[in-house]
Amino acid sequence: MNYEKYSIGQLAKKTACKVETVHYYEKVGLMPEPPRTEGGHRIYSLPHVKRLNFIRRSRDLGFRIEQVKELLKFIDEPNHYCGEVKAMAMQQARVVQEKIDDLQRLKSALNEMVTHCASGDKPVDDCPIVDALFTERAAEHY
Amino acid sequence: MNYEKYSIGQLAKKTACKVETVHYYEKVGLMPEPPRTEGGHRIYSLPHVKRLNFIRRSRDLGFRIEQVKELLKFIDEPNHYCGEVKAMAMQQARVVQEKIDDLQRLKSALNEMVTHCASGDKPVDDCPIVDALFTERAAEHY
DNA sequence: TATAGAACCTATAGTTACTATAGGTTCAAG
DNA sequence: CTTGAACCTATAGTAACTATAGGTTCTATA
Repeated sequence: MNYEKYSIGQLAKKTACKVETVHYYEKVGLMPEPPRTEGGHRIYSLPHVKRLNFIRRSRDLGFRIEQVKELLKFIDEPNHYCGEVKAMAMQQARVVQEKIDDLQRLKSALNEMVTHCASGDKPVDDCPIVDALFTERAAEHY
Repeated sequence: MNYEKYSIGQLAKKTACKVETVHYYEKVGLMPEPPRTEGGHRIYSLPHVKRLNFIRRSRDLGFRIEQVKELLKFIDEPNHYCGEVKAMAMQQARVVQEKIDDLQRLKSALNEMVTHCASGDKPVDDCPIVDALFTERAAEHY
C-alpha cells in the first residue's frame, strides 16, 4: 500500500508504450496480470513501470519477445548470474553485426546499379538497373 | 510455341523460390495467371522465369512488394524512362542507409553494456546490463 | 495399360509483434 | 446524476510469406 497506483493509460504514457501493447504483453506472458479495481480495470504500480521499461528497452535493442522472456527469467528467478545476461547481449551484438553486413552489401549493390545508370533518360528496356534486376541470382543452381 | 515450358516446380527451382511463394505472388498480383494444362496445372515459360527473377532480386534488395509492383509497372507499361527506376533505387539506398545507422547505434549500446559488465560473476540484480535495461527510455516524456 | 507416388491443386491457418476495430462497461469530473 | 473519456474483451488486420489438409493430375515403371 506504499506504491503509487497507475491506470493502464498512465502506465502506457510513463513508458511510451501503447495501451494495446500492454494488453498484448500481458497476453503473451511478459507482463503479469495485475490487480484490478472492483469494476475490472487494471491497477499498476512502480515495479510494473520498471518491468515494462525493461521490456521496451530490450525490444528496442532488437531482442525478440522470446529472448526478452529469457532475460526476464534471469531477473524473476533467483540464483542467476550476470554472465548469462552478458552472453545474450554479446550474442545479440553479433546478430546485429550480421544484419549490418547484409545491409552494407545491399547498399553497395544499389549504389552500383545507380552509378551504372548515368543518364536516366533511356527507356526502361535499356536501363542498366532494370537489367541488373533481371539477372539471375547467385542462389540459383538447379 | 517456341518457348520451353515449365511446371511450377521447375520454375521454382530455376529461380530458387518456393512453389508456395509463386502461388503467393500470383495471388497478390506480381505474377500473372499463367496458362494451364487440361487438368489445371500451371504452365510457365521463359518470360515467367525472368519476371520471377526480377521479383526475387528486387525483394532481396529490400524493396517491398508494393514497390516491386511499381518497378514492374515501369516495365510492363511502355513509355517509361530509366530515371524513374533510378530514383527508386536511390531512395531505397537511403532507406537502407538509415537502417544501417539504426543498427550501428544499437550495436554500440549493446557493446557498451557488455564492456561495463566486466566479470559476469555477479548476481543479476547487480548486473550493469540489467541495470541499463531497466533505465527509462529517451522517448519517455509524459 | 494399370498403378503408385511425386507433384500439383485450392483453401485455410500459422508466423511475429504488434495495431486497429467493434461493441460494451466503468470511472471521474462537473 | 449525467456525460464522455478511458477502460474492458474479443476478434481481425498488417507484411510477406510458410505450412497444412485434403483432394486431383501427371508421369514413370511394371
